[in-house]
Amino acid sequence: MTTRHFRPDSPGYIEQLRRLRLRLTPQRLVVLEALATHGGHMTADEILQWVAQRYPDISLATIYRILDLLISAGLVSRADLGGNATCFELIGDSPHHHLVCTRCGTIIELDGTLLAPLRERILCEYGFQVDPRHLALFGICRRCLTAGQTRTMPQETTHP
Amino acid sequence: MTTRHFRPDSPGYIEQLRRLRLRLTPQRLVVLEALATHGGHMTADEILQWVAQRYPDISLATIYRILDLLISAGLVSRADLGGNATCFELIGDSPHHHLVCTRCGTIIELDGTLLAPLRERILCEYGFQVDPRHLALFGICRRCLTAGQTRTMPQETTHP
DNA sequence: GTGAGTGCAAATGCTTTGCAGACGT
DNA sequence: ACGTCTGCAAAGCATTTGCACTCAC
Repeated sequence: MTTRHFRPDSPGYIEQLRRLRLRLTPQRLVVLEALATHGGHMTADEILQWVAQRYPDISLATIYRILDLLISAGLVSRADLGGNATCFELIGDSPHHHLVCTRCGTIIELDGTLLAPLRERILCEYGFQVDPRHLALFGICRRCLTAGQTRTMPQETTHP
Repeated sequence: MTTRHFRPDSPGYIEQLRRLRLRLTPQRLVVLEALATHGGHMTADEILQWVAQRYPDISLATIYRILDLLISAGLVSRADLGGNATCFELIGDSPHHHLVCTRCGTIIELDGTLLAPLRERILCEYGFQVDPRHLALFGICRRCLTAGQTRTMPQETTHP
């Protein structure tokens, strides 16, 4: 059980929006709720599907505008995980990165602390501050590695 | 353009194409030449601009088809460096990665060996084989770091 | 000669934008 | 009441695809 403020059931992001003087519209709240409920990364369209169940008239354009706003506010992060699907994610307490399998599309979450040494080294040697919330590593997942050992050239493959 | 025979100064990628039984069309050769001459990463449109000077009637669709082919052949790598520009690059001898500044768009090349320890660790702990040629790290470059220390929220900024 | 490769143009899919009306503060 | 936010539809942009023709082999 965590310590809460005066409103026991209001998530922290509502207070955060208030603090930034951003209007609490139902659309914004329901987008945040979608991201919070789902937990992981969602595409704009996935958010629309989820949201449409309780807020049918919401528009995809609005979703995009809200996501841009939330990213500027620092509540949401954007991640390009491959070519055709930009994903969005609520920034939570546990920073992590993504391992994207280029064969089957599986996305694995990677503990954020693993990257710390590399980040430090890049900061020292290049003066470049790597954003810990905006990273994807592409490659082949264990399953595809085992399945495709005999293969010489990358192919389109999808797991059932 | 007529059939080319073996030439002592022909780049390695021509032999590689032959080895894979892929046809050596002038379009393919000129796309490879563009990538080889330019050295770094190019967007499909940049390749078109370069190629159009000596091969005016080439189509952007063909560029994309050729790039897909070259990627499958392992001669070219694709890198999503930010949202609106997919870049392509000839795979050379010195593997490297990209540091993309989300403020000014600068792209810094990162020595490939820096990632080796992280790759090994991910392979051990997750069984995931990170593709060493397909990586971008996003963050803030030294210049923007120094220039924007007082800033609290990321903004659109472009260096001259 | 034959099948793969190409040019053209239209289609696609994701994202952004213009504008009039709606709504949170 | 004010200025912002939203819905709708249309535009934008990079990328893909269908089809007839061309060309490397």
